[in-house]
Formats: sequence, structure tokens, C-alpha cells
Amino acid sequence: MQSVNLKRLAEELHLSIATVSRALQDSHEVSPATKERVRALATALDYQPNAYASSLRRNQSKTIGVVIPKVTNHFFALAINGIEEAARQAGFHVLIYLTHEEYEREVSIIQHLKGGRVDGILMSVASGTENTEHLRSLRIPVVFFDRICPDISTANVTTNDYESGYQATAHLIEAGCRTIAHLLLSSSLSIGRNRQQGYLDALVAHGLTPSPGLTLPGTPANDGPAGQVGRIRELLQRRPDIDGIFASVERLAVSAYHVCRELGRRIPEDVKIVGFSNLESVSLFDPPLTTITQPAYDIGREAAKILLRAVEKKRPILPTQSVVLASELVQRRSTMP
Amino acid sequence: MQSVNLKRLAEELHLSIATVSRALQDSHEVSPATKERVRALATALDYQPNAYASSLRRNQSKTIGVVIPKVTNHFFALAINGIEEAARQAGFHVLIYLTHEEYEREVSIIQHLKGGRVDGILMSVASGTENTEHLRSLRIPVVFFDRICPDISTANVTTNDYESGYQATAHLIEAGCRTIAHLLLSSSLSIGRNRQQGYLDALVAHGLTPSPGLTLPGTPANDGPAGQVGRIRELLQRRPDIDGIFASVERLAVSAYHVCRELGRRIPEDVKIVGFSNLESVSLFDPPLTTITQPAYDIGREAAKILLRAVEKKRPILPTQSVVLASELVQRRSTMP
DNA sequence: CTGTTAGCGCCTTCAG
DNA sequence: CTGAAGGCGCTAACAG
Repeated sequence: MQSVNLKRLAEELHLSIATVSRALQDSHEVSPATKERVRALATALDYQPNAYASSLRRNQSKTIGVVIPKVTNHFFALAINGIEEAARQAGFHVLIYLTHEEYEREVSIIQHLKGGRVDGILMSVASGTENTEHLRSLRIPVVFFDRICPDISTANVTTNDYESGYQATAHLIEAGCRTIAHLLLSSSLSIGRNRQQGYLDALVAHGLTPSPGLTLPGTPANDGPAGQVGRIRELLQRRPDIDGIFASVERLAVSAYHVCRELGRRIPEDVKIVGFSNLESVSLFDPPLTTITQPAYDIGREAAKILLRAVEKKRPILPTQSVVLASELVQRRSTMP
Repeated sequence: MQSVNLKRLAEELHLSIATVSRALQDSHEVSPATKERVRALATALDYQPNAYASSLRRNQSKTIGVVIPKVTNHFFALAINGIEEAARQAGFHVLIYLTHEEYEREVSIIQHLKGGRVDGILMSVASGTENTEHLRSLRIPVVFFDRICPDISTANVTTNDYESGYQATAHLIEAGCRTIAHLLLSSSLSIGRNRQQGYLDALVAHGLTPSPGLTLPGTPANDGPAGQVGRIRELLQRRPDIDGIFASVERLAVSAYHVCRELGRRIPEDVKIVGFSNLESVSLFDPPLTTITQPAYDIGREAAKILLRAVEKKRPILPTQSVVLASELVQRRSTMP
């Protein structure tokens, strides 16, 4: 090994390793003159402390793990952006893991993470996750964002899913819709359940009767876009009276939009659609949908901040630190020719 | 520390640490019976080897670093997806760093990475990067993807930028355009230069004269979307004879599309647009643009594979391993009403 | 203010 | 086949 380490610096400076180490950490028990000498040589030799040695010694890695279903989803991409920003400011590093919505991968990832590679975990659970045993035995802090895990007592950062579902549905009713479908991502996810409840309550509050047949339940694991589109088409053909659609997920909103057009139903004249969306291009696309935009960047940043605070102070996370950030309902008109 | 480590296992089994270590690595110099006993207890106690200790000892971290400008860009999101897949298959972990197109951040990130935290680096340089000194002194393998760094002799994974630029321009000329603008991301990036050259050569080959005024040079660092739109508007107003636009970047293609509509120019009747795109939703959006789609996932995966091969064999990377993957030109018709 | 010492948890010779 | 010993690079006591 010819890399520069403390030993090398110490030898060249005729100092002890300990003194060099302290000088580089700006300890107050090293003379300014020595500090200067050490720093000068360190920069001259382009010294970089070995991260693994100090992690091993200090028993903390200055690294957090981010476990999400996928990164090719603008919500998660924005969230990572916020996470990375908060981590960088705190001098932390970010390891990324994708579950692809598969329970097995999630378990295996969490298992790996128990090796002390990270000081804390930020997570959005996979849609296939029902059993939470793998998360229970974690000895490092976890913060859930967006898709939380109600079984685990920790901080969560979410959007106002219930209220958004209610708002979206009320919006459709007030726009004159009477038969409103709900396209759900997954009924096992917290966000799905909450949005569904908001949808149901809004119907009842406005004197409409919820019908189970109008809620398209979540996709079975990795059904794929084709399957989703097929099921939406089937629903719209079975219920030609549908005049409003609340889509819990962006992809479903856009799919519904295309299926409607394919079936010759005009939007928004025949069918009105409200959907969640974080895709930047929707504002460019400008489809005649009303969108609910989640503050994805802030969710990521806030979740990271909470986690980092806990990690730095080596304190467990209080469930009371949970934060709910509000989504924004934006009504769009098509500006298409 | 009450965590389970080799010492703990050794004590409970009345074996030495060395034997336990060997057993867990399936060494052929441990009796099958002992191996079984060790493995049983290891799984019973949920033993996970400390990643930092073994990294320190083995002098490799089983981690690669990914340094990219941003993650909120479908191209990079897809690339990360491919990278993560290749890394996972090889048992590697993925650290992510975002430069936000800023040179200073890129330097600081690379500096951090010299601490041995990663075994190799995958990188797409920031648009602001001109000086490559920080990359020169790296002692670990690097593979560039998409936005390469010609000064550094290593493997690169790119798309056929020159050919794409040529093809796109030729496509417009063959569709009848005579005054074709080129909206460039950055003339200091390899991809920008190559696409620009393809654009110029296609014009000349078809008997048209390139005019410097028709190429909108790259944005000054972080100009922001507003500035971009303003400069596109200014260009289109100054040159009302423009009847074709080749956009080097997706965002610019969509911006151009909207500016044209704002100025009352019909697409594709008055102005035809060809643009790079990896945004999934463009296929949903279905705008009347012709798009060039890059195999982003494959680029990421291929780059990661090359890097991992070098890292695992502890061999330097041969520049000859570079790979060029082909983009696909897809012509779209608007299906809007 | 500086040096000596003792590990963090793991792997790898070298002995038996 | 198994055990003992040393050290990866760094930090944190404890001495002087």
C-alpha cells in the first residue's frame, strides 16, 4: 500500500500518529503551529482519511440507506433529490436500493443493511409488502416516507392522503359527476387505504352511495402497464355510466385518460379525471385532468432531516416527530388545439 | 456492543474466531460438521458480518459510486436502474451523488470518494465541467457514461450522438425543412459537441449552409427553465423563417413545442421538431414530435458491468472496452383531437 | 501540548 | 482440520 495514511504523514513530520489525527480533526489540544504543518503536508500529499477505518472505530458510517420501490418515478426521483441535499449538508453519504415492488428484494436488502453499513434507513415500502417482520428487528433508526408502515413505531413523513382523496372526490362531485370510479395502486399500502377512505367518505358526505364495483383494486405484484390498461378498459366498458375517475396514481390517471379516448369518451365533457401526479412533464403535457401534486422534494428532505437528527444524536426516533405535508390540488384546462 | 460478531459466535460454539470466519466463507479446510454448526448458529442469531471491518481488512468495499448531474431526469433515473441491477447481481452496493451540474460539487464529491469509500466510479460529467484535474488523480477505476470526458483514458459508454444528430437533421430536411435550428444543452459536453457536428454535417451533405445564428448554445450554468424558454422565444422571433428544430435535450424540445404554440406556429405544419427523449410520459403525452430515444437502462447496466469487471479483477480499465449503444428514432403523430 | 497503548471486527498467514 | 497471533487505518483513553 503506497497510499497516504496517518502513519505516512506522521513519519514525514516526525510526529506521532495520534497527534496527526488530532491535528486533522482540529482538536483544541494541538498547537496551532503543528496543526498548520500537518494540514500543509496533508493537502500536499492529497491525504484522504480511510472512511472504513474510521467507521469501524467510531462505529458509525456517516451513511444512510434509501430503500424505495423504483427510481423511474418522478415522485421518488424528487424525493431522492431532497434526501441527497439534506445528507450532503450533514456530511452524510447516500446508499440507494431498489425493491422493484418485490417483497423478497426488500427483505434481502434490509438483511444486508443490518451489517452496519448504514447508520439509518429511509424507506418507502414495496406494494407487495404485507409481513413486516424484517423491519422489526432493525437496530438502527428508520423513517418511512410516503408509503409508511403502520406496524412500526417510528417517524413517518407523508402527504395528507385522506384529505387529498376526499378533496379529489368532492371536486368531481361538485363538477357534476355522479358515478365516480377509484383506481387504486394497492390496498395494502398506507397511502392506498387512506385515499380510498377519503374517497368513500366524500361520496357519503355528498349523499352518494359507494359501490364496491367502482373501486379498481391494486395491481397484483408487477402486473405491468398492459394488465392495468386492460383492467381499466374492462371497468369502463362494464360501467358506461362512469362520469368521473379518481386515480390514486399518476400512471393510472394517464392510462385512464387514454382508455377513455380510445373508447370515444370525451374528456372532460363525458368523463372527468383527477389524478395524483409528480411528473414534471404533466405541466408541459397539459392534459385536461385535475392533478394533485405532492411536495416530493420536501418529503424527502424532511424525512432525511428527521433521520439524520436521530442518527447524529444517537437517539431513538420518537413517533411523534411524524410530519404530514400537504398536497396541492391544481385544476388544469387543456390548451391543446 | 451486544451485536453478534465472530467473537460472539466463536464463544458460544467453543471454537476459535478463525474457524468461524472460515466456516462462514465456506472454506474447504473446515469440516462439514463444523460448518453446519456455525451456519446454524449464525442464522439463528441473525449474524451479519460488519461491512466496514471486512472492507478495511480486504481493502475493498464492494461499493461503487455513481456521480451524475441530477436524478430528476428520466434518462439518469433509467440509468440508475440499470446500474443498480448490475451492482446487485454482483453483490455490490451503490452510493449516489448529485452534482446539480455544478463544477464545485463535482470536485468536492470526487475528493470525498478518494477516501476509499468506493471501489470504482460511474460518472456522467456536469455541464459546467471544463477542467478535469480532479479526475486525473483518481486511483480507482472510472467508467463514464453518456457524458464522457475525452481527456481521461478509460472506458466510456455512450449513444451514437453524432449519428443521432445527423439522422435527426436529415429527417427534418427530408421532411421539407430548410431552416433548421439546433437547441444545444452545452457545447462543452461531449454529447453536445457530437450532436452539433452531426447536425452540421447533415446540413452540408444536403446542400444547406449552416448558420451560426441558428444554433442556440448551451445554457450558462443553471440558467433555469425560464431563461431557456426566453432564449428560445427570442430565437424564434428573430428568425421567423425557422421551419425545423433539432433539440439536443428533451426539456428543450418540449419548451420549443410550447413556445411555437405560443407564437401561433402550428406543429408540425409550420415547424417540425425532433428531440431527444427518455421521458416515459412522452409516449403518453404523444406530442407531434419525432423523438430519439436512448437506451438509458442498457447504458447504465453496461457501464456498471464494465466497471465491476475491472473492480473485481483489480485490473485497470482498457479504453478499448468502450461501447456505443444506438439510439432509436421514433416518429410520432399527434393523436390529440 | 504530545506520545503510548489498546482496541473496533475481520481476515490471513503461520503453527500445530 | 483447528487455533493463535498480527494487522488493516483510525480514534480515544490514559499518561506524561
